[in-house]
Amino acid sequence: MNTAPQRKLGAADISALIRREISKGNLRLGERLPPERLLAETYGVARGTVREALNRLEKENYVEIRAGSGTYVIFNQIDSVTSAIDSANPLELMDARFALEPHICRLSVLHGRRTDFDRMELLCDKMESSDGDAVEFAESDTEFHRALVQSTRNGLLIWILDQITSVRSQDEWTRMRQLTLDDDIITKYNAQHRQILNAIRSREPERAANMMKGHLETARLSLTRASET
Amino acid sequence: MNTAPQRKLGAADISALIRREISKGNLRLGERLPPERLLAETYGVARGTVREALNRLEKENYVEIRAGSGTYVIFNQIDSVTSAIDSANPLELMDARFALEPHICRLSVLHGRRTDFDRMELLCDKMESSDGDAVEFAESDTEFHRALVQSTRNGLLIWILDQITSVRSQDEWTRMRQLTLDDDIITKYNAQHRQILNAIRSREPERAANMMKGHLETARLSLTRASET
DNA sequence: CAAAAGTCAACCATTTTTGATCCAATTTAA
DNA sequence: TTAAATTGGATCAAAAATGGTTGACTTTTG
Repeated sequence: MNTAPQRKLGAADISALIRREISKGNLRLGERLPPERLLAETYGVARGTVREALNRLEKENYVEIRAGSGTYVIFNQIDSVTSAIDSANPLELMDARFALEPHICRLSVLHGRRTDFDRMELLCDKMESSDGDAVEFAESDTEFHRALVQSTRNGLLIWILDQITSVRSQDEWTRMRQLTLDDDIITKYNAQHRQILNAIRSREPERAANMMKGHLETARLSLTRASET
Repeated sequence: MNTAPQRKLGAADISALIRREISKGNLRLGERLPPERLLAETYGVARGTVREALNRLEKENYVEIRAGSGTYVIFNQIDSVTSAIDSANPLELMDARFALEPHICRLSVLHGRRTDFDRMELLCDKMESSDGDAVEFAESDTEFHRALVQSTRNGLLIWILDQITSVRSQDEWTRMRQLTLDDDIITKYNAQHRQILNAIRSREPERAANMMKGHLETARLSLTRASET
């Protein structure tokens, strides 16, 4: 829902943007926001809209508006979640996945049920029929890995993987992702997903974990190759 | 190559996609969704379908539709996040640590520096001199594992482990922890911490990972034993 | 085939945004 | 200290944006 092409921004959108600037730490406690007239210009919006947005933020206790002086940030709590996650780079992410997903395969063998594996099978079908559409493939791929962790029935692991996925869904990332996804890679991934699923279905934890390690190694290779070009 | 046989998206798919955006945090509480006409365009679907999807989301209390204004998120993901963490049980946590910490040992061998290991050595000394004081031991133990993950220089992993630690520091948990920490266990832990550190120092990733697995196995055993009594 | 679901286009009612103008409080500079 | 410049406060009618609704048509599905 980011960077919608031609969307008229409203007061709700402006306040959301400023709220995010504050929780990301770009606007810190005590700092003064640009004057309303300037904000209106930069967001391409009328001053009245900016005023409405700022009034909402004041009601939420994010800012304090002082007539004749300016609008000041009074919200203290920077969002440690987003700031820690935003600054993660692709290789850090790969290392985290290397830690988590092979063991998740083992746990899936222990706790997974038939319906979980059927769902993963469906997603494999979907990926194989995506036929070169990188976007569709990427979505199903994400869903596959999510279905995998869900089959462990471990709420903590599911939550952790969701957080990691939210990193991957950011703009810069998806662009880099599209770069690496040529037809050869997709074919390779499809085969690997099947191997992982089969190993889990036949209840072989170590083989499943090893297949996953191979899969992640492939992903890491295509990532480093893409970042070198 | 054939043109992609893109399966046409239905109302159920659209609502699922938007629900996903919300739970991923791309759409936060109070923010406004793009207008129906734009959503229809971006998903390549008729406006009626989008309306159907949005109506479902409204029935599920994910969004609120306001005529003439827009559609707004009313589902607070943050709440369900913290509840997901709060409801984690000790065994779920152990599985998560089993996934993460052995690989963290490998990464520590790769990225760790002399000063990191010296700091861990200090914490080992502190634990060994805690001399039966379970509280003091537990604090140093937590610090040791944090120093370990910090030596990987991976901000994402550090953040994940911090989240997990925040689970452990809750009341019920500390109580259970004290139960399991008799003198024998502490002695065993101390030896294992040393072994892990030595394996990392001598740059043997697999041995370090295996030592960590053994350590976690010990912890799991004492945990299950405690919960049986 | 028949029912269900999706598409398209047009119009309505409500709400928001706009742009212009003037006022009031505060800050800055002469 | 005073004057000028800057900044927020407020109003209002026209314009634009947005969801609500309907009806005829097409595609998908059982």
